[in-house]
Order: sequence, then structure tokens, then C-alpha cells
Amino acid sequence: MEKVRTRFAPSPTGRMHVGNLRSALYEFLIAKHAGGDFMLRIEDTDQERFVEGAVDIIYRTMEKTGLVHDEGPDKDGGYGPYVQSERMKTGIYMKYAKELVEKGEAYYCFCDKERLSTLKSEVVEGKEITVYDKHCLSLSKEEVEANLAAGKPFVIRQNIPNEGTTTFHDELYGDITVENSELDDMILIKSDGYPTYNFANVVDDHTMNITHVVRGNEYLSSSPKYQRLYDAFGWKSPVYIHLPLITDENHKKLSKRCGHSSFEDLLEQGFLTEAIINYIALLGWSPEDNREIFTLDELIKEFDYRRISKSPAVFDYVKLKWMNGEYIKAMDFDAFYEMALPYIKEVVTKDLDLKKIAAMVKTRIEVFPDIKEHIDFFEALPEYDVAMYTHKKMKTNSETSLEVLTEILPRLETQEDYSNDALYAMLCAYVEEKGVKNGYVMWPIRTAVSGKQMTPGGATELMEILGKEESIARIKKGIELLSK
RNA sequence: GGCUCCGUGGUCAAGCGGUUAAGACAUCGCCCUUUCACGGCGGUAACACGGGUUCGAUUCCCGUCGGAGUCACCA
Repeated sequence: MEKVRTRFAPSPTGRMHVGNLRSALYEFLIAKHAGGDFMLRIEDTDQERFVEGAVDIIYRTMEKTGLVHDEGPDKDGGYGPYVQSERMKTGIYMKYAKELVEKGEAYYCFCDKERLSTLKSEVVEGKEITVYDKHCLSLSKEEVEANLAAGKPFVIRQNIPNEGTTTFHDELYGDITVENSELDDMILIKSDGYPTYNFANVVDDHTMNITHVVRGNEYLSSSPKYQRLYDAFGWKSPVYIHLPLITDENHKKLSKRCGHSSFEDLLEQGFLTEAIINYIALLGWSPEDNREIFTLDELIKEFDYRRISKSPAVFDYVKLKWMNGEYIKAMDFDAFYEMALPYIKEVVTKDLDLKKIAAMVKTRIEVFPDIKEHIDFFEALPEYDVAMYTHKKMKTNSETSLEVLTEILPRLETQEDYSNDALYAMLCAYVEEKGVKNGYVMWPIRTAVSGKQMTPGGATELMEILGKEESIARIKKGIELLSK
């Protein structure tokens, strides 16, 4: 069996779209699962859309996610160049386009924008749809030569007959057949001499020996044209695997507008790379068992592309957050601390034990920015309502709280050891003396010390971090509030 | 609009002719608890519809409806 070769072929036009990243992931997994090679090719044939720095984003993303390529612009494997603009300089696309012209499978077209605009078109949903009328196909060889000699701008179009049908096979979707009359004579070589994506893609995939073409579902409808290209050249077509679309909550193709459509967006929002990869692996694919948490290596082992689903998948931000939380909980503390520190420092400037704060918060957050709302009270006691002292289950209210706080204050003042354990023991002794439930005492103290409904730890844990002086000040403040 | 694809709970999904139709997220309730969270337990919730084929359809076929994608000198 020949070695499996897949490729990730992004265009450097900006951020790494989640859909693209998933394509890269699946391409990587399909190759690696089969012990094959995964290749990176840069498709920069559109000079207008090229964005400076976008190639770096691609490299950075691949490295960060662990999708290491075996071949690429930076790693020659004998099939280079791996950047289409460089490949173009070798004349490869023009050479093959001319071969097609020779065969009558393509032809020169000199129609300008003006003539094209006179073609009958139809406006559907705000989009103008025109079909080229094969006008230049009737040009004689002499006319073509003359136009060329005169330096007239031209494009080369694929020649698709109006009769018959074209069929291609997709591993997931099966055989797909369309009427040739539905297929437009698409442009292969643009007037600037660059190949279109459609053409460069086919030529490159073949010449670079790609065995499995894995791409988004949006290419399904243009695949018959690619198939005709392979047939016209007499090339063996690759195995096609079209991936189901990833949509937003409205079931529309994921777009920048939703705010989390790119890998970088997600990173900025505090997600872990591993969690993102794990999550998107499960968007459109499922393992044989019910497992959901996978490392990249585990995915390589389990990934059977025949289990990729056919229907589109909604990108569920909530579930991603849950998964990210799972990863955070499983994280090594030091690694977590390093990542959490900037978020902690954003709200805590006082000289407190940040490690302890980090440890408290680790199991309670889903994404790093969640940290802020959990710990902001450490910096300064927020304004709070005395109603917070009332808790049905703890059987507490303003009166009982006032009593507890006033009774406990002297003990806190004489208490030397402000460690969690010591404070807890001290309070428990008080609880026993009074013959009440733990919460009856802990609740008002925790409230007074934090001023919050929700905190990342219990009363004594908070006091340990806040320290004696601040804890007492806050208890006094609580007494003051409750006395009113 | 033409063409193509898709159609199991709100979401991701298992299922591949006979099942009490898994599991996860979300949601709800209970328990635990130094509040919340975590954790544990439990609940609500789905085969789009109509015809076939079959002893038997979520599963196969056809149609309807619904959704999406695509129709560029963008990829």
C-alpha cells in the first residue's frame, strides 16, 4: 500500500479559523493514524488578500497545537517549493494549463470585464450569478496567436461540455453526480498569470503526491470540476474526504462576527490549546467508546476517519468552556500558576500569597478570565448588603450574625496563629461552646471578610490570606453594618 | 432560484432491521459542604412528516417539509 500523504493548505489571510484548524487536525490525524506524512503548503495565489504576518500565524499555530508537519516551506521533503507563489515561478501551472489547452480541455479567453458584464445574469439573494458563454472557445488558433502576440490580457478557462454528467467519489458522502451543464467554465489561470486556487490545488496535490484530499464541505459542490481536471490530465484522483461544516448557534457557517471563530480569539479568551484541539476533534467525529478527553497522541491512535459524521456541527461555546475547565483542573499546579498569574495580578496588587489564591481558584474556573470575579474582594472589601448575612440553610440572619461577629472579634484579636488550620480549630471550639452548626458561625464570618455571595474558599481560608489586621478590620466593618 | 449535501433531546453525539434509543454539555432537583464551586445521586428532554419494502423500521427506498453549502480573475 502506498504511504498516506495529506496536506494542510491554508491561505495567509489572517487569523486561523476554527474550521481551518479542524481541517488541519483531521488531515494530521488521518496521516499519522496511518503512519503517513502530513504536509504544509501555503496557498498565496491571491495577492490582494495576502496579509502580512499571516504566514507566521500559521507556523505558530501548528507548533503550538502540536500539528507538526513532515514537509513544508521550512522542511523540504523533495516536493518543493511548498509555497504556491514560489511554485509559480517554476512555470508549473502555466505548463499544465497549456497542456490542457493542447488537449482541448481548456482555452484562452480574452473577454474583458465589460463584455462579461453584458452576459445574462440573475440576481439571487443579493448575489449576481453569471455563467460564462464559452465565447472565446470559438476563437481560431490564429486569432488566439494574434491576440497573444498583441499582448492582450487573457485568462485560461477549463472547457466543460454542456452534455453529460460528472461523478466523483467521496469517502463519506459516496458517489456524487452532477450535470455538466451545471458546471461553469472556471478560470484556471488569472490575467495576472497566477493560477486560481481551483487549479493550483489540483496541480499541486497531484505533483506533490497527496493521497487523501481532506477539506471542508463547502468544496463539495466544486469537486466535480476538480474531478474533470484530474480526468483531463489522465491523473488518478485522490481519496476525497469532505468534512462537515462547523456552524454558529444559528446554524450558519462560523464567521468572524461570532467572536470566537479563530484559534487566536479562543486563546485570548483564556482557553488552553489542548482543550481547543480536544474539543474541535469531537466536532464532527466521535470515537468508538464514550471517551471525551483525549491528548493528541491518543487521538492519533483512535482516529478512524470513517467515523467522521456527515451533518454539520454547531460550535458549542459552553461545552468548550466545560472541557477547558476539565483541563485546568487536571493541570500541573506550577504550569497553572504561571498562566494564572497575569490574571491574578490584574486585580490583586496587594502583597498577598498569590500561590494560595491561585490554588483556591484552580478548581473553580473554566477559563482564565473567570479568575478576576472570584478574587477581586481580596484587594478591597466591596460594598455589600446586610441581607447577605441571612441564609436559610445556615439558620443565620442579621441578629445572629451580629452576635457571632461581636463574640468572635475578641478571640480573633488575641489569636496569633492566622493559618487556616489554627483559625478553623479556634472557630470550631467556639461552635462547640455555643452548640450550633458550623455554618451558623462560618457564614457570617465569611460574609464579613469577603463581602461576597460567592468566594473561592471558606471563612478561615480567606482570613489566612488576608492576614490578621485586614481580617479584623473587615469583621469590624461587618459589625458596624449590622449594628445600624 | 439552479445544483449539492444534511435531518436522533437545546447542543455534541452512539446507533448501522428487533434496544427500556447510550453517553457528554446545558438545564432541573436532592445529597455532601466552612457559602458558591467541585464531587455524588436522580429527573425533564429526541428518532421532522407522509408513503412504501419487511413478520418488524430511528435504521433501507421514494416523496414532502425543514436547514445548510455553493453558484468570483477568493480560497
